[in-house]
Amino acid sequence: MISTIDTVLLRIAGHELQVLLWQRPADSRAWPGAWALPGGWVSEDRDQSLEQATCRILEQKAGLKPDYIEQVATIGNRQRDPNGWSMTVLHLALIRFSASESTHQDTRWVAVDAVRDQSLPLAFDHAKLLEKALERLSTKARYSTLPLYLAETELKLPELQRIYEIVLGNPLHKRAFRERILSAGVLEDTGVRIQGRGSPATIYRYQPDCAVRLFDRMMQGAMGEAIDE
Amino acid sequence: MISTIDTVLLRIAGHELQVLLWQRPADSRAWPGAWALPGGWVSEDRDQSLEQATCRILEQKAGLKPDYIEQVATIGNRQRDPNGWSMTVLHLALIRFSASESTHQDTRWVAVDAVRDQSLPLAFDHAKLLEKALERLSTKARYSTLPLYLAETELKLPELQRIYEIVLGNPLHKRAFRERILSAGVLEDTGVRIQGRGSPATIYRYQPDCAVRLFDRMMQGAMGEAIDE
DNA sequence: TCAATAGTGTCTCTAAGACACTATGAA
DNA sequence: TTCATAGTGTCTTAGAGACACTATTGA
Repeated sequence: MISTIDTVLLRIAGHELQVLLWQRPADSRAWPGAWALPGGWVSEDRDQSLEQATCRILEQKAGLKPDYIEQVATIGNRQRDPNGWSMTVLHLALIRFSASESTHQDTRWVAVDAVRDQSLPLAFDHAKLLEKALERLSTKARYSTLPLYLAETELKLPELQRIYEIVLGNPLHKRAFRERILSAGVLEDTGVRIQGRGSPATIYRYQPDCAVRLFDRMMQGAMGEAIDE
Repeated sequence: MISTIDTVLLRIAGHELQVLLWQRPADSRAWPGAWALPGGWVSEDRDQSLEQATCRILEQKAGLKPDYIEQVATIGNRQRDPNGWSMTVLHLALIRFSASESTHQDTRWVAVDAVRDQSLPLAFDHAKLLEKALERLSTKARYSTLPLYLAETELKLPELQRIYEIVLGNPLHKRAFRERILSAGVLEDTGVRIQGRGSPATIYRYQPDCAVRLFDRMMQGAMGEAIDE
């Protein structure tokens, strides 16, 4: 059976988490004209590996190179595609706003909430796939520096905290947040201070190719909850 | 391209973590007679979903029904199979010793260490796949009740602690371990006390279909380490 | 008798959570 | 002047780690 790759590519725009969608051609057999996650088939000729295929497809569909890509799950069953058995390897990808403009006419950044409240229906089971990827992101945000890839490479700590809060969906304690992030050792003080309303804000920098760092405790939210997975 | 499913099925026997292996037929084109992870092709006719296919293949290859199954990753590239591009959905499965006897002649339980020190080479990239699944297990053992599925449904706490220690590869503090596990609320006191050498041991029970419970802190080991994933 | 065993008491340490506080400059 | 902002001080609390201790019984 033929396998595809689908990617949930996310960015932060303003105070909103957005997902990159791709519009299916008007003459598609299934879901013509519908919005969908950018995806495609693995090519035995052109692709060396799944990882490389994921990058190729994103480059092709949207002309974008994410700052972070991770496999979420592989979903395969008889129901998800009207044409019968189909299988897709789902990925979560993150990109910072300043690198996220796509020149492709058939792509669009859409607020994640617009898909969640079903004001924008997606093709196939892509709404479910989006949900899975978002759950992965918010789970990891509770114990890692993963959301850092949504931030610009030079940033103020309160900015990063806002990104975490958008991803987690709840406010965080400033004191604990600062402590955590700084102790992770991924942020370097640039020495620059910016005067806004309050005390001068410290500008930090991270390396775009830095590894995700894990904490030994979860942040906030309900703990010890039962999960299915 | 055709996709397969491979499963790392684990059990605890004595003080050893063991993996179920399956011997490839002597007339296979690739790796004849070699030991491999139990796996097989997804069947568009017989299978409804990947999950169901995973169970079918395990049932067929070994006649076993694991107490727990989880997807680990999907690996696909040009190198892993001498016949060219191939892709496999890797699973981690756990089974308690008392339910782990396989009647199939071409399967064998093998100490994980025997594969790790390369005294038993595996077919294809299966040694790497095993490593990936083991890493998932030991990571989750640090913050969840996952290893419980390796224990009998009625158990003493020191027994469970030994299982955790085998999985993690290092000793744990008795006090902290008891506190953690009991506070998770998955173990029910049967009321039975067994007299051994020391004080009477409390026998606890868990429901084999219970959900994995997560803790809000990691147990032991190096924290805040960089990871690639 | 002695060593292995199951279990408890209790102290320390770390990091999260909570809240108050200062300093600053834009509206 | 007022208020939004960046940042610090410090107290409390929960749970992990460390260690000592009891009680019991098989070898």
